[in-house]
Amino acid sequence: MQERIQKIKDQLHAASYKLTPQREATVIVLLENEADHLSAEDVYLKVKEKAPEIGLATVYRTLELLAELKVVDKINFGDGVARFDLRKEGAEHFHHHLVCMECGAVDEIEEDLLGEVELKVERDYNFKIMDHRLTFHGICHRCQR
Amino acid sequence: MQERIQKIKDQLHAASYKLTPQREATVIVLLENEADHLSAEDVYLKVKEKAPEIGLATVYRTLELLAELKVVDKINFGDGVARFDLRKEGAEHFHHHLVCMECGAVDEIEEDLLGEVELKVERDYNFKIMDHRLTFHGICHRCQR
DNA sequence: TTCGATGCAAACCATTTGCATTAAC
DNA sequence: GTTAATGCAAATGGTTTGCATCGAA
Repeated sequence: MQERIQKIKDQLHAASYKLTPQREATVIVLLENEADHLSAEDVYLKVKEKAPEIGLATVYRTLELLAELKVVDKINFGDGVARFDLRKEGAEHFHHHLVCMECGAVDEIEEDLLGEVELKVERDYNFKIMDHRLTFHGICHRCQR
Repeated sequence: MQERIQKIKDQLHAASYKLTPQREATVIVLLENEADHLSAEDVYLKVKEKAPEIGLATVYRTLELLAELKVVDKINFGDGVARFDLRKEGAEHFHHHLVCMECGAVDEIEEDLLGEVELKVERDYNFKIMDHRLTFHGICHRCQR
């Protein structure tokens, strides 16, 4: 974990930002909840447990900053709240999501399933793809009975 | 156009809702702007041209109703506003979008590119897919110089 | 007449912003 | 010491809701 924090610190410095205690606390919460898709409010509450003096605005600003640096991805599953997802080590593509319509769980697909599809889109539509968002809505394996 | 309105009217009746003048005006605006991805506010302004007495809340309620009946799809490109997209005649899948990061244009991909990908996801992740959302972010053919 | 639908205004709630204070190099 | 970062509270803006009124079967 230390080296991931160090790496993020380097990224911040490279863009001439500092890793303040508040930012570090936010990053730690994200690392500790890597499997989840926390909203800004969720992050705020968890950060507050360790650093009670932090303000909600700071969390918003930090998350926006991290999104700008591509440390996290900001996603929106249509429920009116933005969620933040730590980008995996070295992953340059956005991962896909499986949203369960029954229990609300959000699982991730790590592998990139869109390689061929993207080639086709770039060719057929003359569109230069920089990023993608793919979400499946359905019933997760746990809810299938 | 008449028969599309009639069809929507039938869908409403089947769910025991009425096609009121306000709802009809809203549907007409959607049909007339099928290529666009209007926000609720956009729809409201256009409906107001023909039916100036309509209220914004009614437009919101109508759009929500149409989304519930799967006449329109509610989409979110991450800019804090929901957009509404008429579902094509008989299309049971959600179509894909190309969002240009330069000019903001949103183009559509009618064909379903995810057939094989979905088979793989259902098999490998044991997830029953009901719907999907796929958006590519990049540079559209018009902005490529 | 009855119940859903409408319009208006107020309420909501996630997110952003202004500003005075604080802290890092 | 200078400049960025923070915390608080107020502002913003899209969306929802309460409620009295209206309208169609």
